[in-house]
Amino acid sequence: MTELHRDDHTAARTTGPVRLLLADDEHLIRGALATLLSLEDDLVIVAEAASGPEALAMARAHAPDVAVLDLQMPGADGVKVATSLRAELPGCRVLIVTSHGRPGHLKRALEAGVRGFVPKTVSAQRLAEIIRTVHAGNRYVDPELAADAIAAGDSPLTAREAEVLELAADGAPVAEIAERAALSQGTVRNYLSSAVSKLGAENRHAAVRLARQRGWV
Amino acid sequence: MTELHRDDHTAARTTGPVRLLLADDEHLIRGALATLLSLEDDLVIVAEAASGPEALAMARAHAPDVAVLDLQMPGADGVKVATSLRAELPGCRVLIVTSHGRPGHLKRALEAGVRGFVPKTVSAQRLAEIIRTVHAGNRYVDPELAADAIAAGDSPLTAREAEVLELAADGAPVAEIAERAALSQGTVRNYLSSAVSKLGAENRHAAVRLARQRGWV
DNA sequence: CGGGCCCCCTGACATTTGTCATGCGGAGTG
DNA sequence: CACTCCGCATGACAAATGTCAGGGGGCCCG
Repeated sequence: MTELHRDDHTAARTTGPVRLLLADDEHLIRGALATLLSLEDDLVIVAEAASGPEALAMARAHAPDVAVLDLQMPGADGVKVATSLRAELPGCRVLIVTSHGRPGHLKRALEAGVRGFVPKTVSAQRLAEIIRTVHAGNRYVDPELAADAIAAGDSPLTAREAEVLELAADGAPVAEIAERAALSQGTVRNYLSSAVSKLGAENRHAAVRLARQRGWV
Repeated sequence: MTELHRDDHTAARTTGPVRLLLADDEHLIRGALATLLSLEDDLVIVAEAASGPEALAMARAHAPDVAVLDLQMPGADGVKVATSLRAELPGCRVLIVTSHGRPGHLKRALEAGVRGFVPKTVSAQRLAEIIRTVHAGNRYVDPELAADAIAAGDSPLTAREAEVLELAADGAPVAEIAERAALSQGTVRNYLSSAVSKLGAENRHAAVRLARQRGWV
Protein backbone atom coordinates (compact mmCIF):
# COMPACT_ATOMS: atom_id res chain seq x y z
CA MET A 1 0.00 0.00 0.00
CA THR A 2 1.67 3.15 -1.16
CA GLU A 3 -1.00 5.64 -0.32
CA LEU A 4 -2.58 6.54 2.94
CA HIS A 5 -6.03 8.03 3.27
CA ARG A 6 -7.25 7.46 -0.23
CA ASP A 7 -10.83 8.64 -0.64
CA ASP A 8 -12.39 6.13 -3.00
CA HIS A 9 -15.37 8.26 -3.76
CA THR A 10 -13.84 11.48 -4.89
CA ALA A 11 -10.15 11.07 -5.46
CA ALA A 12 -9.01 11.50 -9.04
CA ARG A 13 -6.62 8.91 -10.36
CA THR A 14 -3.27 10.54 -10.46
CA THR A 15 -1.49 8.14 -12.75
CA GLY A 16 -2.05 7.36 -16.40
CA PRO A 17 -4.39 9.02 -18.87
CA VAL A 18 -8.01 9.98 -18.18
CA ARG A 19 -10.24 7.11 -19.26
CA LEU A 20 -13.36 8.31 -21.09
CA LEU A 21 -16.78 6.97 -21.97
CA LEU A 22 -18.39 8.76 -24.92
CA ALA A 23 -22.15 8.54 -25.46
CA ASP A 24 -24.05 10.21 -28.29
CA ASP A 25 -26.63 8.77 -30.63
CA GLU A 26 -25.22 10.57 -33.63
CA HIS A 27 -22.50 8.35 -34.95
CA LEU A 28 -20.94 11.14 -36.98
CA ILE A 29 -20.40 13.34 -33.96
CA ARG A 30 -19.39 10.62 -31.58
CA GLY A 31 -16.84 9.20 -33.96
CA ALA A 32 -15.43 12.58 -34.81
CA LEU A 33 -15.21 13.51 -31.17
CA ALA A 34 -13.55 10.25 -30.30
CA THR A 35 -10.87 10.82 -32.87
CA LEU A 36 -10.30 14.36 -31.81
CA LEU A 37 -10.11 13.68 -28.11
CA SER A 38 -7.80 10.79 -28.72
CA LEU A 39 -5.30 13.23 -30.13
CA GLU A 40 -4.86 14.61 -26.62
CA ASP A 41 -2.03 12.72 -24.93
CA ASP A 42 -3.71 12.51 -21.56
CA LEU A 43 -7.12 11.36 -22.75
CA VAL A 44 -8.15 7.92 -23.90
CA ILE A 45 -11.57 6.70 -24.97
CA VAL A 46 -12.28 3.31 -23.46
CA ALA A 47 -15.89 2.96 -24.57
CA GLU A 48 -18.57 4.43 -26.81
CA ALA A 49 -22.35 4.19 -26.71
CA ALA A 50 -25.26 5.30 -28.89
CA SER A 51 -28.08 5.14 -26.36
CA GLY A 52 -28.80 5.63 -22.69
CA PRO A 53 -28.98 1.96 -21.69
CA GLU A 54 -25.92 1.17 -23.76
CA ALA A 55 -24.02 3.96 -22.03
CA LEU A 56 -24.90 2.43 -18.67
CA ALA A 57 -23.79 -1.01 -19.73
CA MET A 58 -20.54 0.33 -21.11
CA ALA A 59 -19.88 2.27 -17.95
CA ARG A 60 -20.40 -0.84 -15.84
CA ALA A 61 -18.07 -2.81 -18.04
CA HIS A 62 -15.26 -0.28 -18.30
CA ALA A 63 -15.58 1.93 -15.22
CA PRO A 64 -14.34 5.09 -16.93
CA ASP A 65 -12.97 8.10 -15.05
CA VAL A 66 -15.21 10.53 -16.88
CA ALA A 67 -18.44 9.88 -18.81
CA VAL A 68 -19.19 12.41 -21.54
CA LEU A 69 -22.92 12.11 -22.23
CA ASP A 70 -25.19 13.74 -24.77
CA LEU A 71 -28.28 15.12 -23.11
CA GLN A 72 -30.72 13.70 -25.61
CA MET A 73 -30.35 10.05 -26.41
CA PRO A 74 -32.78 7.25 -27.18
CA GLY A 75 -33.72 5.03 -24.25
CA ALA A 76 -32.71 7.27 -21.39
CA ASP A 77 -31.47 10.83 -21.47
CA GLY A 78 -28.13 11.97 -20.12
CA VAL A 79 -29.51 13.02 -16.77
CA LYS A 80 -31.17 9.65 -16.16
CA VAL A 81 -27.96 7.89 -17.03
CA ALA A 82 -26.08 10.21 -14.69
CA THR A 83 -28.43 9.36 -11.84
CA SER A 84 -27.87 5.64 -12.27
CA LEU A 85 -24.17 6.13 -12.69
CA ARG A 86 -23.93 8.12 -9.48
CA ALA A 87 -25.36 5.17 -7.59
CA GLU A 88 -23.35 2.46 -9.29
CA LEU A 89 -20.04 4.13 -9.98
CA PRO A 90 -19.53 6.97 -7.53
CA GLY A 91 -15.98 7.51 -8.73
CA CYS A 92 -17.07 8.22 -12.29
CA ARG A 93 -17.54 11.92 -13.02
CA VAL A 94 -20.27 12.84 -15.45
CA LEU A 95 -20.04 15.60 -18.03
CA ILE A 96 -23.16 16.49 -20.03
CA VAL A 97 -22.93 17.90 -23.52
CA THR A 98 -25.98 19.31 -25.26
CA SER A 99 -27.21 21.06 -28.37
CA HIS A 100 -30.25 22.74 -26.90
CA GLY A 101 -29.44 24.10 -23.49
CA ARG A 102 -32.65 24.51 -21.60
CA PRO A 103 -32.45 26.01 -18.13
CA GLY A 104 -34.43 23.29 -16.41
CA HIS A 105 -32.15 20.61 -17.76
CA LEU A 106 -29.15 22.17 -16.14
CA LYS A 107 -30.89 22.21 -12.81
CA ARG A 108 -31.96 18.59 -13.12
CA ALA A 109 -28.46 17.66 -14.17
CA LEU A 110 -26.82 19.29 -11.19
CA GLU A 111 -29.31 17.63 -8.88
CA ALA A 112 -28.31 14.31 -10.42
CA GLY A 113 -24.72 14.95 -9.42
CA VAL A 114 -23.44 15.91 -12.83
CA ARG A 115 -20.05 17.67 -12.62
CA GLY A 116 -20.05 19.53 -15.90
CA PHE A 117 -22.59 20.92 -18.34
CA VAL A 118 -21.54 22.43 -21.66
CA PRO A 119 -23.19 23.31 -24.98
CA LYS A 120 -21.93 21.79 -28.19
CA THR A 121 -20.84 25.20 -29.35
CA VAL A 122 -17.55 24.91 -27.47
CA SER A 123 -14.46 23.80 -29.34
CA ALA A 124 -12.98 20.35 -28.91
CA GLN A 125 -9.87 21.91 -27.43
CA ARG A 126 -12.00 23.60 -24.81
CA LEU A 127 -13.89 20.38 -24.17
CA ALA A 128 -10.66 18.59 -23.50
CA GLU A 129 -9.75 21.21 -20.91
CA ILE A 130 -13.14 20.89 -19.30
CA ILE A 131 -12.77 17.12 -19.16
CA ARG A 132 -9.53 17.62 -17.25
CA THR A 133 -11.21 20.11 -14.94
CA VAL A 134 -13.98 17.67 -14.18
CA HIS A 135 -11.59 14.81 -13.76
CA ALA A 136 -9.63 16.85 -11.23
CA GLY A 137 -12.76 16.94 -9.10
CA ASN A 138 -13.92 20.43 -9.99
CA ARG A 139 -17.18 21.46 -11.56
CA TYR A 140 -17.72 23.31 -14.78
CA VAL A 141 -20.93 24.88 -16.03
CA ASP A 142 -21.11 26.97 -19.16
CA PRO A 143 -21.48 30.59 -18.02
CA GLU A 144 -24.19 31.42 -20.52
CA LEU A 145 -26.29 28.41 -19.65
CA ALA A 146 -25.83 29.18 -15.97
CA ALA A 147 -27.04 32.73 -16.54
CA ASP A 148 -30.09 31.46 -18.39
CA ALA A 149 -30.87 29.01 -15.64
CA ILE A 150 -30.64 31.70 -12.98
CA ALA A 151 -32.79 34.04 -15.02
CA ALA A 152 -35.42 31.36 -15.56
CA GLY A 153 -35.43 30.49 -11.88
CA ASP A 154 -37.37 27.68 -10.32
CA SER A 155 -40.60 26.36 -11.66
CA PRO A 156 -43.57 28.16 -10.16
CA LEU A 157 -45.79 25.21 -10.97
CA THR A 158 -47.07 22.77 -8.40
CA ALA A 159 -46.64 19.07 -9.09
CA ARG A 160 -50.20 18.69 -10.31
CA GLU A 161 -50.06 21.71 -12.52
CA ALA A 162 -46.92 20.40 -14.17
CA GLU A 163 -48.48 16.97 -14.58
CA VAL A 164 -51.61 18.31 -16.19
CA LEU A 165 -49.64 20.63 -18.41
CA GLU A 166 -47.55 17.68 -19.49
CA LEU A 167 -50.64 15.74 -20.47
CA ALA A 168 -51.92 18.75 -22.38
CA ALA A 169 -48.68 18.96 -24.32
CA ASP A 170 -49.80 17.08 -27.39
CA GLY A 171 -53.04 18.99 -27.78
CA ALA A 172 -55.33 16.52 -26.08
CA PRO A 173 -58.79 17.83 -25.09
CA VAL A 174 -59.63 18.40 -21.45
CA ALA A 175 -61.79 15.28 -21.28
CA GLU A 176 -58.86 13.07 -22.21
CA ILE A 177 -56.51 14.78 -19.79
CA ALA A 178 -59.05 14.38 -17.02
CA GLU A 179 -59.37 10.68 -17.72
CA ARG A 180 -55.65 10.07 -17.91
CA ALA A 181 -55.01 11.99 -14.71
CA ALA A 182 -58.06 10.55 -12.97
CA LEU A 183 -59.37 14.03 -12.20
CA SER A 184 -62.62 15.80 -12.91
CA GLN A 185 -62.71 18.03 -15.96
CA GLY A 186 -63.35 21.08 -13.85
CA THR A 187 -60.26 20.40 -11.80
CA VAL A 188 -58.18 19.95 -14.90
CA ARG A 189 -59.38 23.26 -16.23
CA ASN A 190 -58.54 24.92 -12.97
CA TYR A 191 -55.01 23.56 -12.93
CA LEU A 192 -54.50 24.56 -16.52
CA SER A 193 -55.87 27.98 -15.82
CA SER A 194 -53.57 28.57 -12.88
CA ALA A 195 -50.58 27.22 -14.77
CA VAL A 196 -51.37 29.53 -17.67
CA SER A 197 -51.65 32.57 -15.43
CA LYS A 198 -48.47 31.67 -13.51
CA LEU A 199 -46.56 31.45 -16.76
CA GLY A 200 -48.16 34.60 -18.10
CA ALA A 201 -49.25 32.79 -21.24
CA GLU A 202 -52.16 33.45 -23.56
CA ASN A 203 -53.56 29.95 -23.34
CA ARG A 204 -52.59 26.44 -22.40
CA HIS A 205 -50.70 25.78 -25.58
CA ALA A 206 -48.51 28.82 -25.28
CA ALA A 207 -48.03 27.79 -21.66
CA VAL A 208 -46.82 24.36 -22.74
CA ARG A 209 -44.31 25.99 -25.06
CA LEU A 210 -43.02 28.30 -22.35
CA ALA A 211 -42.72 25.54 -19.79
CA ARG A 212 -40.87 23.38 -22.30
CA GLN A 213 -38.49 26.19 -23.16
CA ARG A 214 -37.59 26.60 -19.55
CA GLY A 215 -37.35 22.89 -18.93
CA TRP A 216 -40.16 22.86 -16.43
CA VAL A 217 -42.04 19.96 -17.91
CA MET B 1 -5.63 30.13 -71.70
CA THR B 2 -4.63 26.58 -71.10
CA GLU B 3 -7.96 24.86 -71.19
CA LEU B 4 -10.50 24.53 -73.94
CA HIS B 5 -14.17 23.86 -73.49
CA ARG B 6 -14.31 24.04 -69.75
CA ASP B 7 -17.87 23.64 -68.52
CA ASP B 8 -18.02 26.02 -65.64
CA HIS B 9 -21.42 24.92 -64.49
CA THR B 10 -21.28 21.25 -63.89
CA ALA B 11 -17.86 19.80 -64.49
CA ALA B 12 -16.14 18.41 -61.43
CA ARG B 13 -12.54 19.42 -61.00
CA THR B 14 -10.52 16.43 -61.91
CA THR B 15 -7.26 17.48 -60.41
CA GLY B 16 -6.35 18.09 -56.79
CA PRO B 17 -8.36 17.35 -53.68
CA VAL B 18 -12.04 18.08 -53.16
CA ARG B 19 -12.38 21.53 -51.61
CA LEU B 20 -14.98 21.62 -48.85
CA LEU B 21 -17.02 24.21 -47.03
CA LEU B 22 -18.24 23.07 -43.61
CA ALA B 23 -21.16 24.83 -41.95
CA ASP B 24 -22.61 23.90 -38.57
CA ASP B 25 -23.45 26.11 -35.65
CA GLU B 26 -22.08 23.64 -33.15
CA HIS B 27 -18.41 24.37 -32.91
CA LEU B 28 -17.66 21.07 -31.29
CA ILE B 29 -19.09 19.07 -34.13
CA ARG B 30 -17.83 21.27 -36.90
CA GLY B 31 -14.30 21.26 -35.56
CA ALA B 32 -14.30 17.55 -34.95
CA LEU B 33 -15.66 16.90 -38.39
CA ALA B 34 -13.10 19.19 -39.96
CA THR B 35 -10.28 17.33 -38.31
CA LEU B 36 -11.65 13.97 -39.27
CA LEU B 37 -12.36 14.80 -42.89
CA SER B 38 -8.94 16.38 -43.22
CA LEU B 39 -7.45 12.98 -42.51
CA GLU B 40 -8.75 11.84 -45.90
CA ASP B 41 -6.09 12.46 -48.50
CA ASP B 42 -8.44 13.68 -51.17
CA LEU B 43 -10.48 16.07 -49.03
CA VAL B 44 -9.50 19.52 -47.84
CA ILE B 45 -11.56 21.99 -45.82
CA VAL B 46 -11.17 25.47 -47.25
CA ALA B 47 -13.73 27.25 -45.09
CA GLU B 48 -15.95 26.86 -42.04
CA ALA B 49 -19.06 28.73 -40.97
CA ALA B 50 -21.33 28.79 -37.91
CA SER B 51 -24.45 30.34 -39.43
CA GLY B 52 -26.43 30.52 -42.65
CA PRO B 53 -25.29 33.97 -43.76
CA GLU B 54 -21.72 33.21 -42.81
CA ALA B 55 -21.85 30.04 -44.87
CA LEU B 56 -22.98 32.06 -47.87
CA ALA B 57 -20.22 34.61 -47.43
CA MET B 58 -17.60 31.89 -47.07
CA ALA B 59 -18.88 30.13 -50.15
CA ARG B 60 -18.62 33.31 -52.18
CA ALA B 61 -15.11 33.91 -50.93
CA HIS B 62 -13.74 30.40 -51.42
CA ALA B 63 -15.93 28.83 -54.10
CA PRO B 64 -15.72 25.29 -52.66
CA ASP B 65 -16.42 22.17 -54.70
CA VAL B 66 -18.81 20.78 -52.10
CA ALA B 67 -20.66 22.57 -49.31
CA VAL B 68 -21.54 20.40 -46.32
CA LEU B 69 -24.36 22.21 -44.50
CA ASP B 70 -26.18 21.50 -41.30
CA LEU B 71 -29.94 21.71 -41.81
CA GLN B 72 -30.59 23.82 -38.76
CA MET B 73 -28.46 26.90 -38.36
CA PRO B 74 -29.09 30.39 -37.06
CA GLY B 75 -29.85 33.04 -39.66
CA ALA B 76 -30.83 30.84 -42.55
CA ASP B 77 -31.31 27.09 -42.63
CA GLY B 78 -29.38 24.74 -44.86
CA VAL B 79 -32.03 24.66 -47.55
CA LYS B 80 -32.18 28.43 -47.83
CA VAL B 81 -28.43 28.59 -48.11
CA ALA B 82 -28.56 25.89 -50.76
CA THR B 83 -31.06 27.89 -52.78
CA SER B 84 -28.87 30.98 -52.79
CA LEU B 85 -25.82 28.91 -53.51
CA ARG B 86 -27.44 27.29 -56.51
CA ALA B 87 -27.99 30.70 -58.03
CA GLU B 88 -24.59 32.15 -57.22
CA LEU B 89 -22.28 29.18 -57.49
CA PRO B 90 -23.84 26.61 -59.79
CA GLY B 91 -20.69 24.53 -59.74
CA CYS B 92 -20.81 24.05 -56.00
CA ARG B 93 -22.58 20.85 -54.93
CA VAL B 94 -24.54 20.97 -51.72
CA LEU B 95 -24.73 18.18 -49.17
CA ILE B 96 -27.12 18.55 -46.24
CA VAL B 97 -26.45 16.88 -42.92
CA THR B 98 -29.11 16.77 -40.23
CA SER B 99 -29.94 15.47 -36.79
CA HIS B 100 -33.69 15.39 -37.12
CA GLY B 101 -34.67 14.04 -40.50
CA ARG B 102 -38.16 15.21 -41.26
CA PRO B 103 -39.73 14.05 -44.51
CA GLY B 104 -40.74 17.51 -45.72
CA HIS B 105 -37.25 18.84 -45.31
CA LEU B 106 -35.87 16.29 -47.70
CA LYS B 107 -38.40 17.27 -50.30
CA ARG B 108 -37.66 20.97 -49.90
CA ALA B 109 -33.97 20.25 -50.05
CA LEU B 110 -34.18 18.32 -53.29
CA GLU B 111 -36.29 21.07 -54.81
CA ALA B 112 -33.55 23.51 -53.86
CA GLY B 113 -31.08 21.49 -55.90
CA VAL B 114 -29.35 19.78 -53.01
CA ARG B 115 -27.30 16.78 -54.16
CA GLY B 116 -27.10 14.83 -50.95
CA PHE B 117 -29.08 14.45 -47.74
CA VAL B 118 -27.80 12.37 -44.84
CA PRO B 119 -28.54 12.00 -41.11
CA LYS B 120 -25.82 12.57 -38.56
CA THR B 121 -26.01 8.93 -37.60
CA VAL B 122 -23.68 7.94 -40.43
CA SER B 123 -19.99 7.46 -39.71
CA ALA B 124 -17.39 9.99 -40.80
CA GLN B 125 -15.89 7.37 -43.08
CA ARG B 126 -19.25 6.98 -44.78
CA LEU B 127 -19.67 10.74 -44.99
CA ALA B 128 -16.35 11.03 -46.77
CA GLU B 129 -17.52 8.49 -49.34
CA ILE B 130 -20.76 10.37 -49.81
CA ILE B 131 -18.88 13.62 -50.30
CA ARG B 132 -16.93 11.94 -53.09
CA THR B 133 -20.15 10.62 -54.60
CA VAL B 134 -21.68 14.05 -54.60
CA HIS B 135 -18.55 15.65 -55.93
CA ALA B 136 -18.56 13.21 -58.81
CA GLY B 137 -21.92 14.62 -59.83
CA ASN B 138 -24.11 11.90 -58.41
CA ARG B 139 -26.83 12.21 -55.81
CA TYR B 140 -27.10 10.51 -52.48
CA VAL B 141 -30.11 10.35 -50.20
CA ASP B 142 -30.19 8.30 -47.04
CA PRO B 143 -32.43 5.30 -47.79
CA GLU B 144 -34.30 5.50 -44.51
CA LEU B 145 -35.05 9.19 -44.86
CA ALA B 146 -36.16 8.60 -48.44
CA ALA B 147 -38.54 5.87 -47.30
CA ASP B 148 -40.00 8.17 -44.66
CA ALA B 149 -40.47 10.91 -47.20
CA ILE B 150 -42.26 8.62 -49.60
CA ALA B 151 -44.44 7.24 -46.82
CA ALA B 152 -45.39 10.71 -45.67
CA GLY B 153 -46.22 11.77 -49.20
CA ASP B 154 -47.08 15.25 -50.29
CA SER B 155 -48.75 17.77 -48.13
CA PRO B 156 -52.53 17.64 -48.50
CA LEU B 157 -52.78 21.20 -47.27
CA THR B 158 -53.54 24.14 -49.50
CA ALA B 159 -51.30 27.18 -49.31
CA ARG B 160 -53.73 29.05 -47.09
CA GLU B 161 -54.25 26.12 -44.78
CA ALA B 162 -50.54 25.74 -44.31
CA GLU B 163 -50.12 29.46 -43.73
CA VAL B 164 -52.82 29.60 -41.11
CA LEU B 165 -51.56 26.47 -39.43
CA GLU B 166 -48.13 28.01 -39.30
CA LEU B 167 -49.48 31.08 -37.57
CA ALA B 168 -51.36 28.88 -35.14
CA ALA B 169 -48.18 27.02 -34.28
CA ASP B 170 -47.27 28.90 -31.14
CA GLY B 171 -50.73 28.72 -29.65
CA ALA B 172 -51.96 32.11 -30.78
CA PRO B 173 -55.73 32.66 -30.56
CA VAL B 174 -57.79 32.85 -33.72
CA ALA B 175 -58.21 36.61 -33.45
CA GLU B 176 -54.47 37.13 -33.67
CA ILE B 177 -54.08 34.71 -36.54
CA ALA B 178 -56.88 36.45 -38.41
CA GLU B 179 -55.21 39.80 -37.98
CA ARG B 180 -51.79 38.59 -39.01
CA ALA B 181 -53.18 36.82 -42.06
CA ALA B 182 -55.63 39.62 -42.90
CA LEU B 183 -58.56 37.25 -42.87
CA SER B 184 -61.84 37.13 -41.01
CA GLN B 185 -61.92 35.01 -37.90
CA GLY B 186 -64.52 32.74 -39.43
CA THR B 187 -62.31 32.06 -42.41
CA VAL B 188 -59.37 31.25 -40.21
CA ARG B 189 -61.48 28.78 -38.30
CA ASN B 190 -62.54 27.10 -41.49
CA TYR B 191 -59.00 26.71 -42.70
CA LEU B 192 -57.95 25.33 -39.37
CA SER B 193 -60.91 23.01 -39.37
CA SER B 194 -60.18 21.63 -42.81
CA ALA B 195 -56.50 21.29 -42.02
CA VAL B 196 -57.36 19.41 -38.86
CA SER B 197 -59.67 17.03 -40.66
CA LYS B 198 -57.21 16.48 -43.51
CA LEU B 199 -54.54 15.54 -41.04
CA GLY B 200 -56.91 13.41 -39.02
CA ALA B 201 -56.05 15.30 -35.87
CA GLU B 202 -58.10 15.91 -32.75
CA ASN B 203 -57.72 19.66 -32.83
CA ARG B 204 -55.54 22.38 -34.29
CA HIS B 205 -52.69 21.84 -31.88
CA ALA B 206 -52.38 18.18 -32.59
CA ALA B 207 -52.59 19.13 -36.26
CA VAL B 208 -49.67 21.50 -35.85
CA ARG B 209 -47.63 18.74 -34.27
CA LEU B 210 -48.44 16.31 -37.08
CA ALA B 211 -47.70 18.82 -39.81
CA ARG B 212 -44.41 19.66 -38.15
CA GLN B 213 -43.44 16.01 -37.85
CA ARG B 214 -43.97 15.55 -41.54
CA GLY B 215 -42.28 18.77 -42.46
CA TRP B 216 -45.40 20.28 -43.99
CA VAL B 217 -45.20 23.59 -42.22
C1' DC C 1 -53.85 25.22 17.76
C1' DG C 2 -54.38 28.39 13.85
C1' DG C 3 -52.75 29.82 9.30
C1' DG C 4 -51.03 28.90 5.13
C1' DC C 5 -50.32 25.76 1.29
C1' DC C 6 -51.71 22.48 -1.71
C1' DC C 7 -54.99 19.14 -3.46
C1' DC C 8 -59.51 18.08 -5.24
C1' DC C 9 -63.99 19.17 -6.47
C1' DT C 10 -68.41 21.93 -8.02
C1' DG C 11 -71.15 25.12 -10.65
C1' DA C 12 -71.97 29.22 -13.43
C1' DC C 13 -70.48 32.33 -16.87
C1' DA C 14 -67.96 34.57 -20.85
C1' DT C 15 -64.94 33.55 -24.45
C1' DT C 16 -62.84 30.78 -27.77
C1' DT C 17 -63.13 26.91 -30.61
C1' DG C 18 -64.91 23.64 -34.10
C1' DT C 19 -68.50 22.56 -37.56
C1' DC C 20 -71.83 23.50 -41.06
C1' DA C 21 -74.57 25.53 -44.81
C1' DT C 22 -73.84 28.67 -48.08
C1' DG C 23 -72.04 31.95 -51.70
C1' DC C 24 -68.50 33.80 -54.97
C1' DG C 25 -65.18 33.35 -58.72
C1' DG C 26 -61.54 31.19 -61.53
C1' DA C 27 -59.61 26.91 -63.98
C1' DG C 28 -60.41 23.03 -66.44
C1' DT C 29 -63.61 20.08 -69.33
C1' DG C 30 -67.11 18.28 -72.34
C1' DC D 1 -70.94 28.10 -73.56
C1' DA D 2 -72.56 25.47 -69.60
C1' DC D 3 -71.00 22.71 -66.05
C1' DT D 4 -68.35 21.17 -62.38
C1' DC D 5 -64.62 21.27 -59.18
C1' DC D 6 -61.93 23.61 -55.94
C1' DG D 7 -59.93 27.30 -53.36
C1' DC D 8 -61.54 31.03 -50.75
C1' DA D 9 -64.64 33.54 -47.87
C1' DT D 10 -68.63 34.50 -44.53
C1' DG D 11 -71.81 34.19 -40.63
C1' DA D 12 -74.66 31.24 -37.49
C1' DC D 13 -74.69 27.69 -34.17
C1' DA D 14 -72.92 24.10 -30.96
C1' DA D 15 -69.16 22.45 -28.24
C1' DA D 16 -64.91 23.08 -25.79
C1' DT D 17 -62.20 26.04 -23.03
C1' DG D 18 -60.86 29.74 -19.77
C1' DT D 19 -62.21 32.22 -15.64
C1' DC D 20 -64.16 33.10 -11.32
C1' DA D 21 -66.09 32.25 -6.77
C1' DG D 22 -66.63 29.21 -3.83
C1' DG D 23 -65.84 24.74 -0.23
C1' DG D 24 -63.84 20.56 2.09
C1' DG D 25 -59.77 17.96 3.57
C1' DG D 26 -54.83 17.03 4.48
C1' DC D 27 -50.22 18.56 5.72
C1' DC D 28 -46.57 21.24 7.78
C1' DC D 29 -44.79 24.82 10.73
C1' DG D 30 -44.59 28.70 13.80
